[in-house]
Amino acid sequence: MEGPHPGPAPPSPPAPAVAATLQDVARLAGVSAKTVARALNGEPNVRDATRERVARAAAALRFRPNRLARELRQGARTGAVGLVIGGLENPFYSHLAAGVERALRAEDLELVIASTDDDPERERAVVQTMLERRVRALLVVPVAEDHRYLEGERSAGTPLVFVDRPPTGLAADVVLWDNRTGVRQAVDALVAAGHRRIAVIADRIANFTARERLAAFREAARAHGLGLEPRLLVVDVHDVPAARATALRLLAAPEPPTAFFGLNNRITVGVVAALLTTGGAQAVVGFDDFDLAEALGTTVVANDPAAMGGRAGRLALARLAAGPGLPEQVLLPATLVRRGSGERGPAAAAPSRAAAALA
Amino acid sequence: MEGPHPGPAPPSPPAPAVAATLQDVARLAGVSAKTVARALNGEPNVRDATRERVARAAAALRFRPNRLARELRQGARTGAVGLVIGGLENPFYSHLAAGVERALRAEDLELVIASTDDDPERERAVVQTMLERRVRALLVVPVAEDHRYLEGERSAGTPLVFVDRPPTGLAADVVLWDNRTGVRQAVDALVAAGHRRIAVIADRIANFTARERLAAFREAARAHGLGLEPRLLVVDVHDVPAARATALRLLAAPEPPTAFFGLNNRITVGVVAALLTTGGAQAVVGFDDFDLAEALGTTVVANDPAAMGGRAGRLALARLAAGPGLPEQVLLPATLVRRGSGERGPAAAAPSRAAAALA
DNA sequence: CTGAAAGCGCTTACAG
DNA sequence: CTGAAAGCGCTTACAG
Repeated sequence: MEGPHPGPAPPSPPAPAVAATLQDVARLAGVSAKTVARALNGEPNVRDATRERVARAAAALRFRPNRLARELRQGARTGAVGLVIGGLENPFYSHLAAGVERALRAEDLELVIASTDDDPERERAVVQTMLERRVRALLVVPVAEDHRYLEGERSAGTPLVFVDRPPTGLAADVVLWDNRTGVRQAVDALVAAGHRRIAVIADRIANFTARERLAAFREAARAHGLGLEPRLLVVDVHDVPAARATALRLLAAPEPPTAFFGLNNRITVGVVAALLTTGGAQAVVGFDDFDLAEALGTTVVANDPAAMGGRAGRLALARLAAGPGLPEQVLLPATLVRRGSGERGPAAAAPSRAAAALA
Repeated sequence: MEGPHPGPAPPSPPAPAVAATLQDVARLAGVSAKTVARALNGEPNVRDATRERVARAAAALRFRPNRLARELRQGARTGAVGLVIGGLENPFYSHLAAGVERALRAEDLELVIASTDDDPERERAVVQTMLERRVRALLVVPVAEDHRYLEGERSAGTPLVFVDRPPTGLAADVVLWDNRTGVRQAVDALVAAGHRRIAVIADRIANFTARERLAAFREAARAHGLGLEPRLLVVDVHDVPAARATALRLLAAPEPPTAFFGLNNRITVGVVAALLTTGGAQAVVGFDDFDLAEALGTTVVANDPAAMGGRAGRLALARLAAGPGLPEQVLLPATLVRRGSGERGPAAAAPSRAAAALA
C-alpha cells in the first residue's frame, strides 16, 4: 500500500539473534519504555515526532510485542478461548469448531483446540492444561461423567460453556439440540410412510447425546404403538466402517428392517454406504446433515454444528462482557428436512434415490 | 482412585474469589515460594513431610499454576504451536489439523488454530498474532503471495513449516503432495479407459495447489495427445455447490465431457452430487479422498491429510529439538486408488456405480 | 534440604 | 507530553 513495491529483496537489516524487547526499542529511540508503549499502542499524549521515532526504532529492530508479558501484567489471563471436542476428524466437531472460531473473531480472541477422543481422562487432562494457560473462556463438549472438578473454576468466574451435552453435577451454561423434537419428527415421518421395522443405530451410549436420542426414539415408537425389537437397536457404533458393518449385518438377518435411523452423521454415512453397496431399497433418516445427503435424497434432521459453535462462542463472549449470571440453557432447533429434489413422496418412506436405482 | 467415592457433594471449601498464586500456597504451607515450586514440580531435595504439607496447602487453595508466568520466565515462549489453515469447514483442513494435534500430543504441546478463508491479508494478521503470542512453532497452509515478511522470524529460529503449498521468497521447511504423480496416474487411467473429453475443475487458481495440479494435467494430456478444450477447464471453483453447478453446466452443453477430474475433495463431491442428480454415466476421478468414495465406486487420488499434518507436526518438533538446519522439502505420496468393490473394470473408465444405475 | 533476591517483558499507577 | 518505580506469577541463579 505504502512505499514502492520491492524489486529485488531489499538488503534485510541484520536480524537480531534474539527477539527485541520494548526496552530495546526505548533505548534505540531514546525514550522511556512507557513512551514506547504509548506510541505503539496508539495511546494519546505522544508528540508526533516521538511517535515516529519510536515507530522507526521498532521497525528497525523488528519489534514484536510479547503477548505473554502483556497478558500476565493485565490479569494473568491469555487472549485465547479453549475448545475441547471429541476429535477434528468428525465433521460434526470440525464444523462446530469453525463456528466457534468465527464467533471469536469479533473480539480478536484466539482459539486453542484439544481433542478428547471421548476419553474422560483426557478431558480432565486437556481442560486442566487449558485452565493453567488461563484461557479467557472454556467451551467443552463433555465426555466425563462428573464435572464437579470444574466447580472452583466456575465460581472463580471463568465463562464455562458446555456444548452438545450438559455437564454433570455442575450448574453451567449449556447449548443443546432439541433432540426430542428432531427424533419425534423423524419417527413420525417414518411411521407415516408405513414403516414398522425401524433399525436405530447409536454412538457410544455412555454419551448423553446417544442416550437422549435413543430415549426419544423409544418414547416416539411407543406413542406409535411400535414394538421395540432389541436386535434393531444397536449402540456403541462410533465410526463410518462400524456403522456400515452394522447395517450390512442387519440387512443380512431374517426380517431385515425396512428403514434405518442413524443417530449421528458418521452412522448415517455408514448406513448409506451399506445401502449403496447392497442396492437395498430401505429408507434412511439421519441425525446431522452430511455432504451428499441432498444428492442422495436422504432425509436428515438438519441441525447446524457451525451455528451451535457460534452460539456457544457468543454466549461465552457475553459472559466475558457482562460477568456471570444465572446459568443458561439454550436449545437449538433440530428439525427434519427432506433433502433432494422433492419430486418423490415423503422422504422417510421413499428409498433413497440411488439405493432404489441400484436395486 | 484414592479416597472414598464422594457421596453427596462434599461441602466444597469456600472458593477463592481470585485464583491462588504460588505465594499464597507458600504462605499457607509456611515455606518459601521456591520450596513450593520444588514440591509441586516434582524436583528433588524436598523432605517428604514438606512435600505433603505443600500438596495439602495447594489442594486447599485449589492452586493452579499460571503457565503464562512460567513461560514468560522460561524464555517468553508459549507451549503452543500455531496452525494457520484455510478453514475448518473443509475436511481437508480439519483432517490436517487432526493430524497435527495428534503429533503434538507426544510433546504435550497445545494447538492454536486460525483460519484465513484464503485471504492473504488475514494470513498476515493471524500469523502476526500467533508470533506475538510466541508460539513454539508455526505451521502454515499459505495463501499470501510473498512470505518475506517471515524472514526475520525464520532467522530468529522459530520452526516454520509450510504445508500443502510452498512459501514464496522464503527458504523454509515444506511438506507437499506429489501432485504430478497423482495427476499423471489419474489421466493415464482415464485415457486408458478411452476418455478424450475430460472436464477438469480446479479451486482458486491463485493457489499453488490448483496451479500445479492443472499444469500437471496439461502436461499429461499433451503427452497423451489430447486436445485441451478451454471450455472443459474450469477454475476458481471453491465449494461443493459451485462445483455441482459447474458440472451441471458442462453436462448441459453440447458435446458434454465423458469424464470429470475434480482437483480437490470439495469439487469432487460437487461433481458426484451433480451426477447423482442427473443420473449421468460420466466417469469421475477426484483428488483427495471423501466419505462415500468407496460406496459410490469413485476412483480417487488418495492422499491422507491427517498424515500430512502429522508429518508437518513432527518436522516442527524435530526442529525444536535439534535446532534449525537446511530447509527440508518433504514430498508425500498421492496415488490413484480404486475405491469400491473392484468387481468392475478400470475405475476411471467405469461410470460410478450409482450414477450408472441412475441412468 | 531450604530460602532471599532478581528478573522474564510488559502495563499500572503515579508523579511531574 | 514524558518517565521512574513497582508488580503480574512464576523460575533462575545463588547462597546457606
